[in-house]
Amino acid sequence: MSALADPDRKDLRPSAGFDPGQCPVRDVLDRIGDKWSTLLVLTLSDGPLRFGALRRAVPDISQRMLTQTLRDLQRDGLISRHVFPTQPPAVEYRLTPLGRSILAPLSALTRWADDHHGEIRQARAAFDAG
Amino acid sequence: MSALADPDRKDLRPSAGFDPGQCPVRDVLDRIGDKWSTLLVLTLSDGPLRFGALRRAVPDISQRMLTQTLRDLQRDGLISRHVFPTQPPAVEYRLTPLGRSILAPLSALTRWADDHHGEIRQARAAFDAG
DNA sequence: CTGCATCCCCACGGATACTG
DNA sequence: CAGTATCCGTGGGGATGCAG
Repeated sequence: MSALADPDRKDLRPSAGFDPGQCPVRDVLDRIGDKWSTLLVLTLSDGPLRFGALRRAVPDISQRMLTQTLRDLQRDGLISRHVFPTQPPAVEYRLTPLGRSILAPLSALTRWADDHHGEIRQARAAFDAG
Repeated sequence: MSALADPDRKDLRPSAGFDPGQCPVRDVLDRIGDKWSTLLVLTLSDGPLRFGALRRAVPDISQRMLTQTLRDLQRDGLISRHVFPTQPPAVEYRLTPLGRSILAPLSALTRWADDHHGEIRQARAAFDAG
C-alpha cells in the first residue's frame, strides 16, 4: 500500500509482551511525543539557530522548556551546541547528522498530518454529533 | 539526503509565528505523542483485535487508558469499533482506511528508532559521562 | 467480556525572578 | 544574550471498584 516502508514487518514492532522499558520504539516515541522536541528539530531543519532565534521561531515556548528540550536533544545526540566566546555570549544550535537523519521520517509524518487534517476534523465533528 | 520526503519544504511547517492551536502538525503530533495511541495503531496493523486481545498485546496499559485511547482514536477516525451482540458481548477494533494510511509514516519513524537506537544510547552515555 | 466512575498522585510544563 | 532556580497549577494516567 505504500513504497515508503513496510508497515507489516513483524520485527521492530513494540510491546509484543516483553520489557517496555527496553523497547527502542517506545524510547524514541516518548521523546517525539514530548511537547517541543519535534518542533525544535523541525525548526532547526533550515539551519543553525541561536537561542533567541529559536525563541522567536517558537513563540509559545517558555525559556525553561526551550533550555530543557535543547539539552535533552543534545543528550540524545540529535543536536549540537556551539558557544562563541563573544560578549555577550552567543550560543548556536544545529542538527547533527543523526538529527538530520530523522527529518525524513518526521517529514513523512507531518506531511500525513497536513494531508489528512481535514478528514480528522470531519471525523471528530461526526463523532461528537452522533 | 533522502528520497522519502523533502524535509525542506517551507509550507506545512509548524509554528512560524501563528496560532498554535490551529496548527495541523501540532494537532496530530500531540496525538502521536500521547503514551498509547501509536502503540495501539501499530498493534492493530496486523488486523482487527478484540478488547481483551489488545490488553494482552499491550500488557502494561491500564484498561482505563485502553478504553480512553481507543475512543479518541475512533473519534479521530483512525479506528472503527464493531460490537457483536453475543453473550457476553464481544467488541472488535480495526484500523479504518485513514488509520491504515498512517502506518507508512509511522513505520518510517519506528524504523528510524530501531536503526538509530544504539547511537542514541551511546550519545546519552557520552553526554552523562562528560 | 467490555466498559464506566472515582480517587489520587506526580511529572510536565508555565510564570517569574535572578545570574554570568 | 543565554541561561539557572524556584514555585506552583494542571491533567495525564495508574489503581481499584462497580455495571451491563
